[in-house]
Amino acid sequence: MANNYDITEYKNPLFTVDSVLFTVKKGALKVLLVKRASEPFIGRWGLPGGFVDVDIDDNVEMTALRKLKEKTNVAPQYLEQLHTYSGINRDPRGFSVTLVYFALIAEAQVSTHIATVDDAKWIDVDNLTELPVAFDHKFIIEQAKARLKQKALYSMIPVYCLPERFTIGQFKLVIETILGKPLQRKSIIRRIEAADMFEKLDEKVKSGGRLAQLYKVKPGVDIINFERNLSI
Amino acid sequence: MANNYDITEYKNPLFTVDSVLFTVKKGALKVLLVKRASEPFIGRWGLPGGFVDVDIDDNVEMTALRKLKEKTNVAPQYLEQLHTYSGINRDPRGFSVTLVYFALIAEAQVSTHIATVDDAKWIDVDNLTELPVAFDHKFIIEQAKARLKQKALYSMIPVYCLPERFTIGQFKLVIETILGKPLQRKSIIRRIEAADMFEKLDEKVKSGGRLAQLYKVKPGVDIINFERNLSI
DNA sequence: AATGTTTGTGTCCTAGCGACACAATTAAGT
DNA sequence: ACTTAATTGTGTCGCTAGGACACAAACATT
Repeated sequence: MANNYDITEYKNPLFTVDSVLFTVKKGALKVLLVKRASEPFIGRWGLPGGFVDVDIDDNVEMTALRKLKEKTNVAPQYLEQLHTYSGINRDPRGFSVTLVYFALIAEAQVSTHIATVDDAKWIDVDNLTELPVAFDHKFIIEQAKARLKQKALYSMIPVYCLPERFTIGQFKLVIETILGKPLQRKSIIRRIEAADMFEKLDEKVKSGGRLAQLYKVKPGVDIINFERNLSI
Repeated sequence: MANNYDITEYKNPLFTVDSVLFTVKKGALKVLLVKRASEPFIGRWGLPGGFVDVDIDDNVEMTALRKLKEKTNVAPQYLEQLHTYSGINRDPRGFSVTLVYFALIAEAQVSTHIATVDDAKWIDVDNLTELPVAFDHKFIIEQAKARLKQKALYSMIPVYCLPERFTIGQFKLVIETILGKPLQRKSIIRRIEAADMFEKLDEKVKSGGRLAQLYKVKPGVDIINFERNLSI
């Protein structure tokens, strides 16, 4: 094996790609779980994901997107790597490595599709304790939730839980749901103006009181990070 | 394969673990590179790392630590996951996945060992352009550097580039080197007091002027994150 | 003793978030 | 039509923590 590496020489660990897909639905933070169709943990709920298909996937991000699309029919609006979990004990088949992505989507974009299948559903992240979940996925969801909370303090990514057109009130509610804490409208508005990521549409919508200005994310805009966190 | 999964069914991608180990040496940010002993890119410089040994490593963090220890003889003072890089084109052997860790160490802890071997050396991160580097490791180092800079704005992790006992002046220099920007002593001191992560030792050292107070990191202390960034 | 250098402290300025008051706008009820 | 409730949107004060800078303290060298 001077210059020709033999792949069978090493016991390659089991490598999978999973995703924690969040959304906010009716004032509650939800995570997408799917019913496992194969061993191990067949029949249990777990994170959407699976093995890389080197003939289809250009890279592991495409694996994550492909597996998510199988369940939701669409690509998430936000996707980033969370962490890689590994160990000899987390999978009965042996040493396993799971790269976990962290994703956000608007509930409206997937609601019809999710409703038609019975092997995928939104679970309230605060009602997760009693549900039997495969592998260490419950722990992973907790870590993803912590990351989401942290990011909500200094970035605008919660907007990716909203549909294309949204109001400040909806945006505020999403952030409050993620943080589990009420916020000042003023603080949100200040950040929207400073970030310059959203544009006002020529339309307002009913909201129970004064009509609310509609916004959308400026096309092709970068996610900006603020230099201060919101107070915890 | 009802309940007995067959690992050979999937073409498992090549999975490796690499580390970007930084230190600050004489006012310059350095990264540890090793001369590759095997194909591909034999003889070129690259990041320390390699394959998981499922018989030795409990998890992939141990793989990273084991590979780093082979080169430096010690464990780094700080270690976290950076990112996973993957693709069909980044390794001539085929689809590959590399989990990259991001690590910090005090130069003094490894200087003697590094000096004795000729297949590992500290490279100035700003002199990296001309050196031929294996795979996409140059790009990875840039991303690791960006992460280090970002973290230096809101955390105390630069202290892990320092020996056990250090002065505020040394700490200030490390942060300035990472950020490439001068700082106010006062800002550092304020943060040291607020974080309460360091303790004053009963000793001062010469520094060219007034004796400098020695500090050390409190044992078992958590890394605290500040709610505001230093200005960029 | 004078000078230079680095450490350490005190203080003002400023940016941005929290809190709150209040005006503007709409729907619903009378 | 008027009143009330609800929500959106604006103005402003206070607070916190970093930036800037002055200056005192302590040590070495001359």
